Amino acid sequence: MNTNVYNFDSIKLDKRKSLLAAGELLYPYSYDVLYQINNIILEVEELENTGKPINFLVQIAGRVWSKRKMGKSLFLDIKDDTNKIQLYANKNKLSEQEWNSINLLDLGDIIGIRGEVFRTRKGELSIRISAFEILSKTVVPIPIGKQTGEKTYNQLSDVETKYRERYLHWMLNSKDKEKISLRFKIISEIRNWMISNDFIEVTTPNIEFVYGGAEARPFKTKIWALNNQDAFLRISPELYLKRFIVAGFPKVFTICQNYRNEGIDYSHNPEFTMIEWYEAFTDYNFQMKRFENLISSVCEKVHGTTKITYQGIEIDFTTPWKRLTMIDALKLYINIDANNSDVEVLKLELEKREIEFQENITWGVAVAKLFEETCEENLIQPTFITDHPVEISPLTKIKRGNNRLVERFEPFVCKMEIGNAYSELTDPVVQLERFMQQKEMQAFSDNKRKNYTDNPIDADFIKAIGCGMPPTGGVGIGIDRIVMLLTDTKTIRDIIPFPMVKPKN
RNA sequence: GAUUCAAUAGCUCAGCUGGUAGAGCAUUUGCCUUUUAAGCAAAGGGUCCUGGGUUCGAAUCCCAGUUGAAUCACCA
Repeated sequence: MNTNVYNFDSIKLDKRKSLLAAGELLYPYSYDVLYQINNIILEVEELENTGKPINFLVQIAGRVWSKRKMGKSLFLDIKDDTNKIQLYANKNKLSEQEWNSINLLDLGDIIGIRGEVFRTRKGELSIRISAFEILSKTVVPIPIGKQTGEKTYNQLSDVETKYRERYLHWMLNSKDKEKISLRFKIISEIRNWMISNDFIEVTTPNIEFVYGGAEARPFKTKIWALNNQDAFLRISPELYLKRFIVAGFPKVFTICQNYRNEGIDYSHNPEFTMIEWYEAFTDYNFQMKRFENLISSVCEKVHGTTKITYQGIEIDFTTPWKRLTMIDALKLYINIDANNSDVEVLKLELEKREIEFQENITWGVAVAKLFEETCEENLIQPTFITDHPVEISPLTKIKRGNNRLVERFEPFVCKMEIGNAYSELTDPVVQLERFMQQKEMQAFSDNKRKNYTDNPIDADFIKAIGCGMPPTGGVGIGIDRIVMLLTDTKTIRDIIPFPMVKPKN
């Protein structure tokens, strides 16, 4: 057996063999864990505070974190998911087999032990082993660091391992392990909040024949059972969630992966997590309140306060958040009155700032470009940017009183766009027109985008809203970015459990 | 996709203008008499990322590739 690719270590394999030969199970079926290390520490504290003896019996399990042999004594540190504690083994107190086995332990091995709590002469809280069992023998070397005073040796710090071998990284780096737990806690809190507000959780297909609801390059696949018909991974759940609304589910949400075949960087991963919800009979003004309430309440649940620090900047999620129309943002940050400027004036402003654009650019696209390039960087505290140009928002109702704009908002925090929401377009005839315009624009768009698959209009979706869709407010949130903010994390890869890495070889 | 930087022992790293491949930790063996000492001694361990080139001689210089990181581009 060539075990090179698996990193099996021949010495450890030999140890495994001798332990099995000695009758150790090495990979048993279960173990009764009666204490967590933290509980032992708490109990000792309590007993010592009341002046009582601390010699109680415990049974715990964990990984060997350090091993120090001294003649007929052996000291081990083991670590469970709560803490670390020292174990003391003495040759005379154990059977020969137990003593031999314990000497064959490697750092990283998982053991279960029974014994009495005591303090050594130096005062270190320890457990005197009276029985032990190997629960898993490692055959791969675990790079557990060693500390001598200030110095730490041997600590795994290779970034590649960090992302490729997450099990090792989390095992050895409790801060990042904590971060990932927090991610899932945040998602649970979001889900709880939705459910407590009477939304029902639904799912939409991961594999679709027509993709839509966003503009992005999709992942393509083929369906074997249907004559290898082309299919795509979902880029957005929007068009399916709206079918629920049409059908008479007034409050629906989904927490799902979206897949976009685009660049990978500190804030983008090809698959990412979103929550998207739709609520019948509401508009975007109502949804702004939902949004800020959700985020500030989740923040309070996980941090106990609505104020956080992100990369050294204090962020205040306390409601209500600032609201600023895109037009007002341009006025505020670069003093341009876009409302009273025609596209030629805006082109000059773009040129002045060396922002590239296409000759046939429209007023709305110019407004959006100017905003992106000049205003986003100013949006540090939670701010709703509202009322986008209609050209860039094909699924949104026209702004009441201004038919160049739509009723849409994007919340920004720390220059990051963390969501997107609309008064959803519910007129099927207008929706069809917008889709057609969108297709035309795509045909014109730059060749960088050329390799987008030519995607047909989702006719069934048009039919669905043709069957009558109530006025609806809809919101999408990039959960990964929320998690980045709430865990003070700079790159998305740190808070995605298994971020995309190029395969080896 | 572009640019810059990086890859050396299981892990973390050093290795100068090209001249026998190094350290600490981990590992193995020995020592260690019994609530510590995160000890002590010795040993084993290398395709210096891969492939070419220059050279008497390459971990080191050059070219190409692989993988990673940062920045940028793309991601309405």
